[in-house]
Amino acid sequence: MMSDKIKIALADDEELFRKGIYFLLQREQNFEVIFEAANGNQLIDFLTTNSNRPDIILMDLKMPLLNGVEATKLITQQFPNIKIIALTSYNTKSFIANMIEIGAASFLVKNASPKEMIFTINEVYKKAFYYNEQVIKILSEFKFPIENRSDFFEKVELTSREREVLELICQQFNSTEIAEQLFISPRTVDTHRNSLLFKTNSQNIAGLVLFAIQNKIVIL
Amino acid sequence: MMSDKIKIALADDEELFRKGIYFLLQREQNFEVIFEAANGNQLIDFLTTNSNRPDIILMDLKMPLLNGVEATKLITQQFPNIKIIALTSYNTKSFIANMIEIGAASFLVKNASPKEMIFTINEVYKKAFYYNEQVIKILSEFKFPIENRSDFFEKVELTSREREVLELICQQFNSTEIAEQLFISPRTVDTHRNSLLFKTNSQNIAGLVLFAIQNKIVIL
DNA sequence: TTAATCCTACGTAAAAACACTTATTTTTTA
DNA sequence: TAAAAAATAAGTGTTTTTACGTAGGATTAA
Repeated sequence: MMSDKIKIALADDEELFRKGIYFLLQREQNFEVIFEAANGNQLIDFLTTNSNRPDIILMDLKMPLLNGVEATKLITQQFPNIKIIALTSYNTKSFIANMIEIGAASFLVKNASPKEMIFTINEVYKKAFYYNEQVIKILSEFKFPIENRSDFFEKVELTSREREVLELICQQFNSTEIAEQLFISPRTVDTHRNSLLFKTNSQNIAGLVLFAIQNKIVIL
Repeated sequence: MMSDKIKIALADDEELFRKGIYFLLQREQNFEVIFEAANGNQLIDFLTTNSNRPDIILMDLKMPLLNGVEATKLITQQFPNIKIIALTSYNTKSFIANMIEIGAASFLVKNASPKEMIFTINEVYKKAFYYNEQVIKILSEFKFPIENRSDFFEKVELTSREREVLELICQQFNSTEIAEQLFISPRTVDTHRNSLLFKTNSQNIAGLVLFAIQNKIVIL
């Protein structure tokens, strides 16, 4: 006879965090942690080579080699029965949009309480998914709940003009100054900036600068 | 008769992480966790109002309100007997230089093993400090261990409030959102942002983001 | 040729950023 | 302990950004 415990896998690159969660989960009678992974690759390897599969995966989004977003995409496709709860430090709109799109069953910020984590796991096991109030609130703020996301991690293709404008934005020029340098109208610069905001899923120029640095469009 | 256990305080804003560490430490016979703080202020409050003081503090560097660096500065001045072990996600040179300069007794990356954590705590309790091989290796790479930091960037002293605002700006929050999180008026947030612009010699928030990244106030 | 993409540009309105000033509280220091 | 300095907080006014829509011309590919 098989165990009727909820089988859980953990994926997080921080061993201290992982072990900590492990002991928190271990205290619950109906939970059984069957695997720990330090990155997405380890997790995928386990799932493909092992017949004892988890019901639920607690997945950190930031991991080396294969991050949580990519791993979630793969797993939801190949193992649709496994439910994934995403773990992040920050509850940003773009993250949430992303994770829901690629099929995460729920969402936990790392400063959630252990009680909340355990509740979420039980809810996700019982139902198809569980979103807490905070997430629902953020979701309700979307104008276009599904369409309005472009992946934070996914490659974003910029046109050459957009790239030029982005570089100048990172040099702290405003629209008028950029327009002078590129010999175009400030309105056109605005248009390009707006495209950049949309494409990179940024809220403002702070987001554009971060994107530019992360994508090595500007080098520090 | 007093306990001869090692008294430990935890400071980390992520409750899940904190609780996890708590259970890891609790399994050790000679450890006793006497306090948990979600930010530096809570920790300082505890130390100043309570006579039962920890021997060792496990301190996350990234915390809201009062971060680990600032808290460490205060505590090493006011309570020189308390030894601080800094926790970070990344082992960068400037962090290590910083933490040693302000008096951290040791250093743990969050993907250390529980075994390593426990070993470090015991070492720090027995001796004045403990630096693992990784940290020593990084230290040995300094040409001028103390002086060689931040020669390129002029030293800009930010207040803790300014630092908080800057961190939130880098997370793409606007003044209203930042105000809500810090429980102050949006106008006050504007004031802090203006101080930041002046102090960092920036033209706009693009410049602030660049400054924050270059000075490791935010980490990519 | 039609479709698609890109660059260009404008209008309106709202939101946010930014500049400047003032006031209160806290900390330093003389 | 009083004065000075620094930090924090907040109001007023101007400029810039941002949202959203529209649209013509150039280039390229199906």
